[in-house]
Amino acid sequence: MKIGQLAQQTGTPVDTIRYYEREGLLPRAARTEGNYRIYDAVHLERLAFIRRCRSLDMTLDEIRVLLCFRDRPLESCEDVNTLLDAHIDHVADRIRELLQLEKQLLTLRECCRDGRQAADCGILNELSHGATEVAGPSVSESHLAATHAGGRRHVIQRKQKHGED
Amino acid sequence: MKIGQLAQQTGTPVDTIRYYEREGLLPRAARTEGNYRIYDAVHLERLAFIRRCRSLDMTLDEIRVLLCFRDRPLESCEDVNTLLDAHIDHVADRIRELLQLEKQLLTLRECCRDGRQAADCGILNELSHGATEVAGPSVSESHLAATHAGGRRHVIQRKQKHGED
DNA sequence: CTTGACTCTGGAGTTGCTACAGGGTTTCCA
DNA sequence: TGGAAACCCTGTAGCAACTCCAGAGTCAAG
Repeated sequence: MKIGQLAQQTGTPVDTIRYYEREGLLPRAARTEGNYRIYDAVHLERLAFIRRCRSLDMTLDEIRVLLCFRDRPLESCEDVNTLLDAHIDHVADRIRELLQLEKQLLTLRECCRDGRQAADCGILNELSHGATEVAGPSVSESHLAATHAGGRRHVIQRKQKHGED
Repeated sequence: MKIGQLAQQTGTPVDTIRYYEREGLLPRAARTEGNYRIYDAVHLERLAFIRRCRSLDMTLDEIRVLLCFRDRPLESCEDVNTLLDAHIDHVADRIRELLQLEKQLLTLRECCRDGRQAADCGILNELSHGATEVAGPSVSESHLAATHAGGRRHVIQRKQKHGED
């Protein structure tokens, strides 16, 4: 089948499939005379696997590792368990952070119930003189990601680091 | 004061301060003879404000709006409230998603309690033939971001979209 | 006068895509 | 047979919020 069909069958955008190929998650597809990629059931399975992992919010690097195990069925799968445990920890950490964050935001929101002048806005004042810590090793330290992103549908990711010494 | 001191006092990396200037969140700093940036208390306050907002996981665009209100103290702050409410919704949505995700991951983890050969690994098999839906409008739809990111310390963000029709 | 700490600019890299532009191929229908 | 629509190709740039680097200049101390 051609890339469009594969895309449809797995619910993956065409661009994304080509991207996975570039990234080495999918093997280079064979080509027709006219230079179109052609795929078979093996590709389809592999892509479905990848997508299932992505829907569980794994990174491409994590998925690479899992694919590696799939390709070597005789090795122990202990590391699969380890990887998954780590991933679960990340998610749990992030949940904890966000709950914390939600609490802070709700507290902040309480500062200004009714519409006033900005000068008297409890929220702006609070943010200006902050009971909320200014910087600290606050948000993350733990490998996790943020709250919202630009586009419409299906947003999943972003990153930031932060140096200190 | 110079940029290094400002950095230290606010717990912000130097590069980030310069980045905020480029982005227009901080005004262009005055310069010394030797072309070093110099800052005063006003800059410090503004940067602290920005960092407090960032620690609440707001985007730079959201912060831009808040700064705007800070700079026009006579206008109504209603929109501040609205913005914060929207932000709170984003966070709440993301929490819901992650809890859902955590449940799925724990279920998956149950599939393989002990170390076996990868061929018999319940997790790999489950991911291969998935009770977890393959694609679907699963993860987000709602403006939010993901679970973990590459670097060491202080990770905050990432993004992804997903086209369908 | 040298060393080292600090600063400058500009550009590339991060993640996982998405969205073109500018072209070629296939297929269908009149 | 011919022409348009629908599909495919490559390559490049963009997103968010930084981070990191190279190559250079500045400044204070010894």
